[in-house]
Amino acid sequence: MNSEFTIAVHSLVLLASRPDRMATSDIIAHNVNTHPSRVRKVMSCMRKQGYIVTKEGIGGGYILNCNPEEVSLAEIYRATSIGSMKPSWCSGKVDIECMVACNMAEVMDQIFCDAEQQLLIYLQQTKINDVLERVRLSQLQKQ
Amino acid sequence: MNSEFTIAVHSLVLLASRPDRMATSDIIAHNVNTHPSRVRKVMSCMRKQGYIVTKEGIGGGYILNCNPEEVSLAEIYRATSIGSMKPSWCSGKVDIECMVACNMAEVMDQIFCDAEQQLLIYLQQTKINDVLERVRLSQLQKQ
DNA sequence: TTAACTGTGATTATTATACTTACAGTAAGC
DNA sequence: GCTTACTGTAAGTATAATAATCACAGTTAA
Repeated sequence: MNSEFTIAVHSLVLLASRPDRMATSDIIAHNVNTHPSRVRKVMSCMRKQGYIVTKEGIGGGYILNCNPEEVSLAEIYRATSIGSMKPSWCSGKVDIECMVACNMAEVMDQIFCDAEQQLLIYLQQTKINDVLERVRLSQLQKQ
Repeated sequence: MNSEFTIAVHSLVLLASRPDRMATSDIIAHNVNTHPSRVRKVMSCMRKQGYIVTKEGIGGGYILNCNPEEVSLAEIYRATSIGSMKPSWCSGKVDIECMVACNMAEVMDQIFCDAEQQLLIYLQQTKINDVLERVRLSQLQKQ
């Protein structure tokens, strides 16, 4: 699984947790523990999907533009990581005189693709707000 | 997803497809399109799980030791790739004074772990023999 | 006009992955 | 018992994927 998914989810949860539902890439990056530029890249994708709006210039940043109770992790996965289930490496070779060797890549591809669809069904269940709730629960259990 | 899973599945399917259900690491490696040493590493793991037996020395190799109609991809995944769903990179930092930052890794971990369990349920459906059948089907469709 | 922000491409550093080598251990066949 | 063809496994190298960083143009509030 792609870690941009993690960054996207973390960022949206963070925004959802803030009273003004807003933060700069610096704030998010520090919270996520990565580079602001990487956050901006991921957030740019979130903006294109409409989950946030951005405000450029001084006093700007990223503002949540969706209902965190409605947006599921499946949507975030689709936006950031679709296709990442399948490993880049694949077995076999088309020009080998063997049924297994020259068809395996195609067959495995289909299996990974189907597996990803199943994953999406599972991710559908969990909304941004559920993640925030889990974070709260996790926090409570530590005290 | 770990590509050792692909190698393991491919190798077992190849063995299942052969009349004597046997092949050397050289034969498998050529078919899979990788190095014999890599095949041996993966097959060593398959042997430990009992899916194959190995015969060392001259005339030796790997011999299928299971019913390909019974062994599912879930078992192969468990043997080769468990935990690979979760990306190695994780967000947040425990020592930050923010509920989201210091609990997100734990929460995402749980989500990835649950997702992997779902994946296993899906992979349970497909047996080694089903993959071989799909390969045969794929071959037929080309002609 | 300046300062604080985003957007994005390019570069570098780091890590993960795959390949290769090396060699010890094993067993069949002469 | 020696040779040859095999596996088992560790170690090293090469390559690819990922993450971090830099650079700078564009935007907007004060």
